[in-house]
Amino acid sequence: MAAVKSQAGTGAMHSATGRRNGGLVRHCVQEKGDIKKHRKNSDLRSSVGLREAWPANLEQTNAVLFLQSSRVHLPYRSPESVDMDEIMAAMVLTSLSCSPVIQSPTQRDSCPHDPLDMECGGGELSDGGSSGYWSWEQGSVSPVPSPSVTETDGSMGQLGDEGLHMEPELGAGDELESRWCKSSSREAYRCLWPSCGKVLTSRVGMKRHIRILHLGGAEQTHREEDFYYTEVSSEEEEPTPPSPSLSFTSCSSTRSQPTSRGAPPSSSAFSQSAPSSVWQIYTEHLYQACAPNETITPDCPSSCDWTSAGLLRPQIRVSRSRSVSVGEQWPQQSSVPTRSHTISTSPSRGHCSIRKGRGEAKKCRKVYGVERRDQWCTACRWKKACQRFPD
DNA sequence: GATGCCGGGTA
DNA sequence: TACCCGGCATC
Repeated sequence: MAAVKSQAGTGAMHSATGRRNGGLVRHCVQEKGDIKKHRKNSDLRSSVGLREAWPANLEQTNAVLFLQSSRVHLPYRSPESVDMDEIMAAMVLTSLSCSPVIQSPTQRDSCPHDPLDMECGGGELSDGGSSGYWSWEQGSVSPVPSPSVTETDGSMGQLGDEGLHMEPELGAGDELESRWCKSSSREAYRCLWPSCGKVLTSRVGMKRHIRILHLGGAEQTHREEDFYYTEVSSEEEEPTPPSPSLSFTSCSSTRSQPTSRGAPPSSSAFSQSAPSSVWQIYTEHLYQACAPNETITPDCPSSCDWTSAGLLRPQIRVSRSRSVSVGEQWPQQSSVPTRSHTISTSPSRGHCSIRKGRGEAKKCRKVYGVERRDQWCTACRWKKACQRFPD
């Protein structure tokens, strides 16, 4: 511990002025520099994951589609037309890569209800009746289901799966667009059929789901299924720190962690919306918090990207919720959001300090005792909120 | 009384 | 900015 502490060094020490609110804000700003490299790495990783891992799969898929399409159409097209197809495909891909969200007119027309309006209430994308299907809470974390997982798990032939079937009615271009939409904006489609609420990551899958399960599978109902699903954007957009619905992940959550989504938050917006891993890095530096034995590094498995992080989030969450009695614990997301929440409310609280009750976690004073005060975390030594054993 | 920590002060 | 501490709330 001492070694760790010394490693942390005063050089890593950061502002810890008493004004918690301002201090935290300043932390966010100051830490931006320190975490810059971490974020850079993380962003690089994530961006690589998104731009290389997914596109790699997509490219493969698209290549397959194109090949399939070419096989089908070759007999009817001249080499020039094929080249034109390639050029057009390249142009489409280029344009799609530049536009974050592409929605077909059909989708817009078929979505009389604003997904946000529908979901903002509870944030639940799927209700209890849709158990068995993945869902997430937009209000807290956005465990975006990984299209790369669902699309490559070889379950394309199964009925009622994640909607990865090839839609015969749709052309390769449409499918291409659909896939690109999924990959770029992480869109999902929710079944609006009463008491269904199923959420699929594929439009064609949703159509099939509606057509087969709700419309009786009649082919003449083609296009009618468009009226029974809505597009739900699963953008990896983290709730803003002051958000009352924020369950964790702050300045988290990101610290959190294992939290992170959509386009990684911009540096200027580094806050709770930041990837939890980034947030963790941030909190690790709070008051020169000493590094615990257990670390959740921002480094994800090689296959980890923002999407996979979303899938892993629940697991990480569990690991983070280990008992404080262990003696050491990283600042938990729950604690940080509390602070950020305080920030958001501080302007109106006036002189009434909202002091949270004494936490159950042992603090440095209890753990090390007054006689070993030198082993306390900096915050405890300064009589600040303990950063080593946060509540 | 012990503890946690906010708010303010000091160098 | 780092550090310290009075004072208050809580246990």
